[in-house]
Amino acid sequence: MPELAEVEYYRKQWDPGIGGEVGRVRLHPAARIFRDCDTKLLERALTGAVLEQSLAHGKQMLFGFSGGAWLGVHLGMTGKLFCEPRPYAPGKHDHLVLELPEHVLVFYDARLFGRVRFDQGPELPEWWQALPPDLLSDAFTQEALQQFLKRRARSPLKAVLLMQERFPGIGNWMADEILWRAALHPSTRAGQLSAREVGKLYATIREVCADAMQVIGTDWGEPPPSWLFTHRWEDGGTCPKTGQPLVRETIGGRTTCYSPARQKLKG
DNA sequence: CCCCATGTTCGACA
DNA sequence: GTGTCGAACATGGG
Repeated sequence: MPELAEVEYYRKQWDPGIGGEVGRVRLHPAARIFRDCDTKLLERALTGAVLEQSLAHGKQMLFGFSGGAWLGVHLGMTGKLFCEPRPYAPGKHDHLVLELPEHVLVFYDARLFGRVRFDQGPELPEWWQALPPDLLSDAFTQEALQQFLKRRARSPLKAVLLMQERFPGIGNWMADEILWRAALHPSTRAGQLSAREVGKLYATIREVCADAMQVIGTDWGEPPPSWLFTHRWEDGGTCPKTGQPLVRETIGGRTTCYSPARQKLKG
């Protein structure tokens, strides 16, 4: 479920716990989400620590605790974060539960594709510092986009947009939304774009990120019917721009929704 | 029972 | 070495 804006939404779900001291950590050490994590160390270090801040970057989140303890969270396909008043009885898929004086902070993940990391130190963890530039920042330039498309020249645009090393936060629905708004066929090879099309793609990436953050990232509002988003899973869905049928097919290994009347394949 | 799923990684192969 | 593609991961829902 979670892409850029959904991740930002989930990050804020733990906000009520900021300033609270962790009384107890409950976790399932064998759960796959802890595959890269020393759970003994995490438990020891977080018990008694105070949640101070949270950050989101693409699909990654980082929670900072007193004493230089950092909890990294990736939600995978089905992960979510939520906050409940105490007392709270953890459910089957609540794999990490932090008990604070007034709240419990929960990481739920049925499918276990999510991931927890734990680091200690005064600075932000190295892996966090090494994340690629945020798509809404000045550091993500049209030049960088151009270079990346060139390097992935033979891959379909759909597959390229899903590469987190350059497009942190973009997932399946955002990639489809971007290509639809930019009127580019998802199967177009990345190296085939004209300079004009690269410019259009760049502007559209930023536009969709900004729109998603505003509508979904704030309070998980319902996207308007003018977006592809609201039609992509409807059977017999119709393109809001052309009135023509939408289609779904597998492109770049993922189910892709697009509007053939609007998004034409060149040559 | 069958198919599908808003994600990432790993191994096979060109 | 580089780049692409499909399978695998684990579980639930339609």
